[in-house]
Amino acid sequence: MSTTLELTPVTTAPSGACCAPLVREAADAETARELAHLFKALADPARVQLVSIIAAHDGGEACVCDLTAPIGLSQPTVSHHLKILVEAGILTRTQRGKWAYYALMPGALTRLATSLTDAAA
Amino acid sequence: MSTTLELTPVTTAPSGACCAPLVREAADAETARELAHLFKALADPARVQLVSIIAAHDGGEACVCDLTAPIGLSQPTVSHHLKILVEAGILTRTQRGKWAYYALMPGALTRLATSLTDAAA
DNA sequence: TGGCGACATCGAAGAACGTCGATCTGAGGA
DNA sequence: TCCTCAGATCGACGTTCTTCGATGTCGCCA
Repeated sequence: MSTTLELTPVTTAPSGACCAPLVREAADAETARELAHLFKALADPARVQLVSIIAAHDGGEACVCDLTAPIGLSQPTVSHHLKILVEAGILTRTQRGKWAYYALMPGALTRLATSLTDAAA
Repeated sequence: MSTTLELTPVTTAPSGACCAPLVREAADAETARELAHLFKALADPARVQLVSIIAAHDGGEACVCDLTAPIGLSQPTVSHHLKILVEAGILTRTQRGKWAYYALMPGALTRLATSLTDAAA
């Protein structure tokens, strides 16, 4: 996924009389959609906690049984949140025997952070 | 707002028989709530585009009349999204004469990016 | 092979969100 | 003073999200 905020100049010149005549559209609609999808995956306290706990966990991975108790939600709900994070490319899922281990997708959060600092620059 | 992912060790030791006995809770519930609130502010394509356009605009600020056209949404909807971004501390609003100018809150996105890289470390 | 334990999936209920048209407010100009 | 224009607020509607209990699936162990 190449979701960096590239500055693509667009010549959208509406008949605006107030401010600047030209609008440089920083992120096109498709890029914005992808970025928003990533942010939406982190837009829930439970999912932020999940990511944090997994990141701080020994070996950088954790199984669901480690996650339900500190979050304080039911097992189906935690599974649901984990699925969202995996589908967003933030976590990875590995089945080992009876248990499913979740870990951070390497570079995913860093890449998202880069998008933010690019926009702020 | 001090929403950095500090690693606060918590002795939540459930009777887990599968993996690690102790869970280091990285982000406590309150920090997770604050971070999720920030991410939720960016969890919509329209708001990501608004931030991008404002950041790329001349002078780093733009009035609403510059924003409705490229976003393709009605003026009340754009106002609504801008309000969410201001309340999240991502944008600032300045009334100058007849027009309202929106700009990036300095350091807001950078601080959010730091939270992400902290979690990934 | 039968049972158990870990986890995913399903379906439903309630809350939250995004969007719009209509309307209100407040500043500038004639 | 009255009109116009930029923008905010209001009320409503449809969609999406969060959460749960119930149930399904799959691997392990006796």
